[in-house]
Amino acid sequence: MQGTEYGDEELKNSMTRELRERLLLAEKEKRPLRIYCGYDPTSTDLHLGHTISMRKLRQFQDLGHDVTFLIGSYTALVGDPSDKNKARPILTEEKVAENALTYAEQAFRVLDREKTKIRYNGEWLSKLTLVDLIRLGQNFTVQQFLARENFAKRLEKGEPIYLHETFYALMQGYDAVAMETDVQVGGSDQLFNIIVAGRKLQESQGQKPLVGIVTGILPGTDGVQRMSKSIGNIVPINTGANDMFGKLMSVPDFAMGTYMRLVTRWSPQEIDKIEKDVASGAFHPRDAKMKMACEITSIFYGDEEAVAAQENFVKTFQQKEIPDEMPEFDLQDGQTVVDVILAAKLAESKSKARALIDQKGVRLDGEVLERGDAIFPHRGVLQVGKRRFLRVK
RNA sequence: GGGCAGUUACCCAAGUGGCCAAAGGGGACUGACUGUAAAUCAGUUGUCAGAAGACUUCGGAGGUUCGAAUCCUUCACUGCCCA
Repeated sequence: MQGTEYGDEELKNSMTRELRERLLLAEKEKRPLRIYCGYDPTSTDLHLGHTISMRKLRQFQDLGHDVTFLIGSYTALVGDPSDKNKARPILTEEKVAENALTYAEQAFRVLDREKTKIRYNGEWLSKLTLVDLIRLGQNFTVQQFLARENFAKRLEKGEPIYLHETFYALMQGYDAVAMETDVQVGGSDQLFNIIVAGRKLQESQGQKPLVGIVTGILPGTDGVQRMSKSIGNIVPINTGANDMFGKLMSVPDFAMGTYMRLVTRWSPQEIDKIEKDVASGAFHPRDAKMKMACEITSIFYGDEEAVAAQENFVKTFQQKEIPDEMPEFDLQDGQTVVDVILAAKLAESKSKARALIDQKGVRLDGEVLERGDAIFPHRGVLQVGKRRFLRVK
């Protein structure tokens, strides 16, 4: 139950109790618990936020339970309205299938490849008939949906709430039924889908209602809003150790506690100690954040790469040296500074590239370049802004 | 199905015939400061052009006008009220 976030003590207590009972029951029946968490393939990148529930799954897995990584191939067609003030754009089936492929592969950075079942909820959702859907719908009232904060807000603001969005909870609930789930893991934004929809539908089908493990929500690199691709504040898993380390360092100090609790392997005691030392001034917050960034990076890339990433970071940003690794670019004859910036995708238009130059944001081997229309002076390391480097050859 | 209101740049939002590439806020980006940050301060934020300037943009299409984000017609979408 560590790192969970029910927002309600009673719910947490009852879930803790039910989990205990369920474990005993499984032991008596000599079977592992069936655990799952669903992930909608809405983009190609899994990010740190996804890994919280994945690591919970991993814990169960290591204890010998039966873990399913469920890819929401069908639910993604609807789009989860949870914690959204707008309806999601509907993805095409092709796009969903494409994203689903990359998901599974990335998931194994956390999950045990040998012990994980990968399933797609299209497997059963595609077979439901209209009558089936009607029967599922009979378990819920419109009021239950309207009571949800995100729908209530939209209603109040006069924004559309589409009927199909209400299907999402039914579909996810039916996943639990189809897999005869014992335990479902998900973020606290999934509370309704898990605790209300899943349990209720299971009961209506004569199954024992699942135990929900509800985890906290990780804020993105801005430290405030939930990590989400559409907000653009994600730390992707498949990003490389250096980039992951750098992105983690850009997380504001006030979010460190949440990050440490949700994504490091540290115990609550260790985390408390770090926080106490930082508060008392014994531990520099920058160094605490580096330690955190190193820890998280090593979860995905191993200690060696994480340490290298840290060294690289210190060199680049603390000592303002040039990083060892950077993209390369072959200089063509006659290219101007603006041409190079544009061709290397360091700016999206010539106007933007010029603005960067005007703002003294472009350097070549440490020298500020003043003229964007001039022929690129010579080979060297081009720096755009603080973070972006390009080796021009 | 009927009535009313609305659709403006990444988002929110002002603008209701020329002074509009379009106020303000948020976000993003750059610089200074720093701990890499955050906060703060300054700047940039349609495209092209060195610049003067030119071009494209205000849901879509068409029209009126010397001139339209602004007026008219029509289509699409959204909300509210009524059925």
